[in-house]
Order: sequence, then C-alpha cells, then structure tokens
Amino acid sequence: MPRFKRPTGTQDILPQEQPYWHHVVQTAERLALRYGYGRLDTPIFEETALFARGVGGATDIVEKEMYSFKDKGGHDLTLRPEFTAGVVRAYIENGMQKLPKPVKLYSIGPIFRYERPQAGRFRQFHQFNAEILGVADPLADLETMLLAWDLYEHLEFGGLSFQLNSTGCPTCRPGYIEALVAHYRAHYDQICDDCKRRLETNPLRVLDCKKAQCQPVIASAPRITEHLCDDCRLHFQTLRGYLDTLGKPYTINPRLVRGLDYYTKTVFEVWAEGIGAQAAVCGGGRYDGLVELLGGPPTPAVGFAAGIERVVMVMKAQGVAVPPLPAPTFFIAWLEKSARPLAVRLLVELRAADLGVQMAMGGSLRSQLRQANRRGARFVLIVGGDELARGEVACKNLLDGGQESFPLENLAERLRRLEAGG
RNA sequence: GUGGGCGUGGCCUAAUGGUUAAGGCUCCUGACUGUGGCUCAGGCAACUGUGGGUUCGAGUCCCACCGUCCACCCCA
Repeated sequence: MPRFKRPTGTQDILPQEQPYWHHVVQTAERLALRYGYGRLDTPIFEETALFARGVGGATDIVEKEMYSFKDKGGHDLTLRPEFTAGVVRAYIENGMQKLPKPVKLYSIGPIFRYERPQAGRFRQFHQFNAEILGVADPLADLETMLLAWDLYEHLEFGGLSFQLNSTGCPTCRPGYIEALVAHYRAHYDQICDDCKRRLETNPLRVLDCKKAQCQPVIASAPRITEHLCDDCRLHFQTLRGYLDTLGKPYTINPRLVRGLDYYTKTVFEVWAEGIGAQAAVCGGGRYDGLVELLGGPPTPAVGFAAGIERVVMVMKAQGVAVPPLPAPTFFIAWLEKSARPLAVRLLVELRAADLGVQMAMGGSLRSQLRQANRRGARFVLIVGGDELARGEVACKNLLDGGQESFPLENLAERLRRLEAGG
C-alpha cells in the first residue's frame, strides 16, 4: 500500500507550529475587534462566476490559478482564491448596505491558488482579511492601513517597509496606460520579451519587471501619480497628509501595481526582508467599483489581506518570541491496579475544578514519571497503596525534586495554589 | 507553464561500483521489583522516492516519471 502524501503546496501545521499561529491570529483578531470590525465567515467555496466577475477575467488568478469543480448537482464552484469577492457577495446578499456606515468586516481562513510552490507560496494558505465598506473618504484608507501597521507593531516586527501608490480610477487610469504604452512603444527594442507580452495583456505590470535591461525604460516611464485626475490626486494627497501627521513611515512606490482589476486609487503593500522572493506580507487597497460590479449599490470600499504563513516566516526569521500554549501542569501516576479507580476519579475531579491534568495510561512508576517529565508536567500526583491507606496522595515537584503528601480533602484548592506558584 | 538544486528509518547524516545499508537524535524497555532528568545496556524502525537501463554486481552511473526546495510568471 503506497503511503498517502499531502497534496503539493499544502502543509500540516503541527503542534509545535501552533504557538506562532495562535499568536498571530489572536493578535489580529484582538486588534480588529478593538478597531470596531465584526467577524465575517464566508464559505470556502463560492460560485465560480463570482470570482470570474469579481477578481477579473484577465487576471492570472482567474485564468490559471483557481481550484474549480462541478459538484454532484452540476453547480460550478471554486475554492476561494481571495476573500474580497466573497465578502462583498455576503455584504450584498445579507443587506449590509442597510447597516450604519462604515461597515467593517474581518475574516480569517484558508485561501486556495493553483501555483507552483516556493518560499512563502503555497496552494492552500491562510489570510487575515479586513474590509471597510461604504466610506469614500481617505480616512477609511487610513483606518485600514493603521490596522496593518498596528498588527505588525504588536507582533514586534522590525525592518518592514510600507509601500504606497495610487492606481487611479476609471477616469484617469486609461489615459495613464495610454501614455505608458506610448512610452514603451518608443523604446520597444530595449525591453524584454515578457514586457512586450505584458504590454498587450496587462500594461501596468511592466512597471514591476525585474530584468536589468528594462530598468532604464521603467525609470524614464511616466508616473501614474502625475496622471491622476483631480479626485484621485486629492484623495492621495489627503491620505499622505494623514500618514505624515501621524509620523508613519512609508515609501511612495510608483511601480506598485495590482493584478486584480477591481482596485482603484490607493494600493499598498508591506514588505519584509529575509523570507525569500515573496516578500509581501500584506497587500491591499481601495476597490470603489466592486460592490456595484457584483450587483450591489454603488459602494466605495477599501481593505487588505495579510498572509499568515509569511507572517509566521517573518517571526521565525526575526526570532520573535511567542507565548507557549497552555499545557497541563499536573500528571497523575498510579501504582497497584487497586489505585486506578482513585486515580481516575482524581483525574475527573481535578479537571472539573479547572486544573490541567493528564494521567498515565500504563507503564511502571519509573516509566510514568518519565512520561510526566517528557510531557512537561510540573507536578506528579502519585496514587499508591500507602497513600490510599492514609487517604492522601504524594505530590512530587519535577522542577526541584521535592515531594510531600496532601490529604484528599481540598486537594484541588491546594493544587491551584501550588500551580500559581504559592 | 518555464528553469535550476536535491531525494538513504519519524528527523539529521555516513557508506573508493563489491558481504547482511552504518551512526546520531527521537521513541520504547531495563539497570533502579514505589520515583523523572544524567549515565550505561538493549530494543522498535529503511524493499536507499518510483519504474526502466548499463554491469558479474547499483544507495552510488544513465534515462524517464514523481516528490521537494529555490527562482521566473504572479501574488499573501
């Protein structure tokens, strides 16, 4: 029988990894709630058409990265390749436009994209996602960015760089793309083959080409920030004004663009060093046209997603300490078979008193103590014939080796004090 | 989809083309029949990723496939 293996690009998140995950998720969730976001859980799969429409048919995600399938009822479904489309669908379907604005929603869960795995890239990965719907003012952009900032500050990250740009809107972006394409046509013999292709499919993408030969052409290319319409320019200036007032460091990156069609105005990413080529730990921006595109009322919106795997990679690369998960302090060892009923009763009673207790499932006393030690218990309660006769249990402290006897009366109370360090 | 590196017990590593694939870690047991950690002894555990080929003989050389890692593409 061949052994089963996990599918390419998926991971088992083992117990020793969980402290990192728990810390990230708990920190993100605590901050989101403090900021006034409500948690929204949407299905892991949606109608394929939702993503095709919402993410954009010309994007790589829709063209080649979706996990799509037909269920037994013949419905075309897709494992979500991002959160936003599903969140917007839920917003419309549940009538959230009737809620007081802004509507602030966060989500946490798995995301699926069929890609070749590499450092920091997986086929199933996890995102923390936050969206603000119903507010056009740059204050919403700011609020979104502040949450991202706060998250990384609470995780005690250093060396992050916040990249900011405006990608314009349907009013000004076509004009900019025209100017960009014209510039590239004028230097057509100097650019790489990939960029020649991008020029046809997704012209904005030429801006983040990494080939050396393209760098001079990029450097001399027109900048979108100089082609913004009045509305977009004012929006961008206002947002920058807020950030400057708060003293938040950021880098204006005219080459920062998005592969998803629905972005307008603000785009931002957070980059980390030391985790490989996939440095973006967080990406987001404004998408004022999406709600309407998906059949809802015209609704401005802004949001971001952070990749939890990449955040965990940064924590490890930077040696960030994470609190350990709670583990049982007490371990019950027993001797004669006659002591087992008492041991089992103790186990249940102490747990009912909210203490963390495990019990040996077998083995000699030596073996049981070894088990206790390996499992990280601090105290071992030894239940044997001698103790039984006296109505006591022995309690051995594994840290200093000391041992004393406790009567069964008020045992839970006594152990609680012991655990607290008394 | 494209390119490159790498595949030996659960993990790490060894084995000039030549017996029965070796060691360390982990795990289990015992020395210590009612006391963990340290030490010592022993034990469990691998058809060397899969399938072909070369050879008297392949973990080792060749080919293909698969997996994995890294990079491109693109993104979290």
